[in-house]
Amino acid sequence: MRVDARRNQVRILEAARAQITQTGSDVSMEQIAKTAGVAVGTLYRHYPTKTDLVQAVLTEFSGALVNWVEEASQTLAAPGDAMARIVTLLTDFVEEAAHNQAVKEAALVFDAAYLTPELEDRGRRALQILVAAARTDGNLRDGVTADDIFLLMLSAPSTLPQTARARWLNIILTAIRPG
Amino acid sequence: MRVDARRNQVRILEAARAQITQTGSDVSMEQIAKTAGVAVGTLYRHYPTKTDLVQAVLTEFSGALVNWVEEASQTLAAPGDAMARIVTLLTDFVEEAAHNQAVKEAALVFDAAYLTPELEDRGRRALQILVAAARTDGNLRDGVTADDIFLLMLSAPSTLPQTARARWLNIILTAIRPG
DNA sequence: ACATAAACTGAATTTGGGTTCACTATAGTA
DNA sequence: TACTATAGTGAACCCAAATTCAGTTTATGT
Repeated sequence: MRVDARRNQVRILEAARAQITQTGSDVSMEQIAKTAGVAVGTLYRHYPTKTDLVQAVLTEFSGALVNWVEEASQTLAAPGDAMARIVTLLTDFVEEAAHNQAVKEAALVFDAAYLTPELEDRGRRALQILVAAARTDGNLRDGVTADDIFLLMLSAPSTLPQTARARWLNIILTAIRPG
Repeated sequence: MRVDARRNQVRILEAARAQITQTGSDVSMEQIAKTAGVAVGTLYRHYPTKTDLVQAVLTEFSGALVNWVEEASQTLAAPGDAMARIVTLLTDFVEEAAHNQAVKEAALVFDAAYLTPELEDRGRRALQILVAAARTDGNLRDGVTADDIFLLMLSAPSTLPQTARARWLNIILTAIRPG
């Protein structure tokens, strides 16, 4: 692949993410092209259809989140750290969901897979490590599973104002901290 | 207003709700008209623009939910009943959110107000009654407010499969039941 | 430097759906 | 029944945005 092609592919993906975040998934291809500094035709060279481009944005986004979780699980240092990481992840995910509400919306509008099966699997595995450690430390309520944490992350509200998001987090934490 | 006009207004609103639920908010006005058994022009007589129609569907929908909450609070009979009602409401709201996921999506796409200020207010008041009663009964965790329950209802996940929804409900209930 | 396959360009085409409006039908009234 | 304001009809209009493609440019191997 020619280097200019690779460069443009990256630029287009970035522009698409930025524009979707800012305007919503109803941005025009023209607008995305303009932001990326290329002509529309170039978008179609890399992504045969708008759906493909949106799908790519979604996968990149959820991929970043999964990486986030994996990093948290792989850099577990001090014992007793695990629960703190889980709390941090949940906190960050709510903010991320709020900041990228348009991206989540895009997943609905294009009914595209927000997570690929592969990403979902990686996310689950990483969380299992964190949850197991937190359980050993005695910092997790009995009966709370990695799947529970996972679905809380997925269902983090994206349309609530800051105050309500903080409140949501508190409720959630009450549910997963030891009784 | 002529009776045929009133009748068609109702038919159109119902058709719009049904079609949005089934196909998403990107249904064409043509399709809604067909379902309602009228011509497109009639849609525009009652709703000057598609946005207005969608807004009407949203308000009708959230209005129904608020009525639901009010009924629960007004028919409180046996003492000790309040917490059971709250649990039922939360259970029903998750299912409702899942069943009407497209309606919630419409609120995003048209960035229309899901709840009017008036409906929000009525919902809050009704919940305050239920929460106060549940607190008196000692069936609610300390610190849990009517606003908490309200935001949980609003942020009930709509895209998760049945199993995950049940799990979500369990987590939430753990958080609001007495410690 | 040259050749050429790979990329890019952007005007033109296509498409789909929101919206209009001149005309027809009908409910309500005298 | 006759009148008329109100309501309904649906083909035609309009426009925005997705997609195409013939012509042009450029990266890269020899």
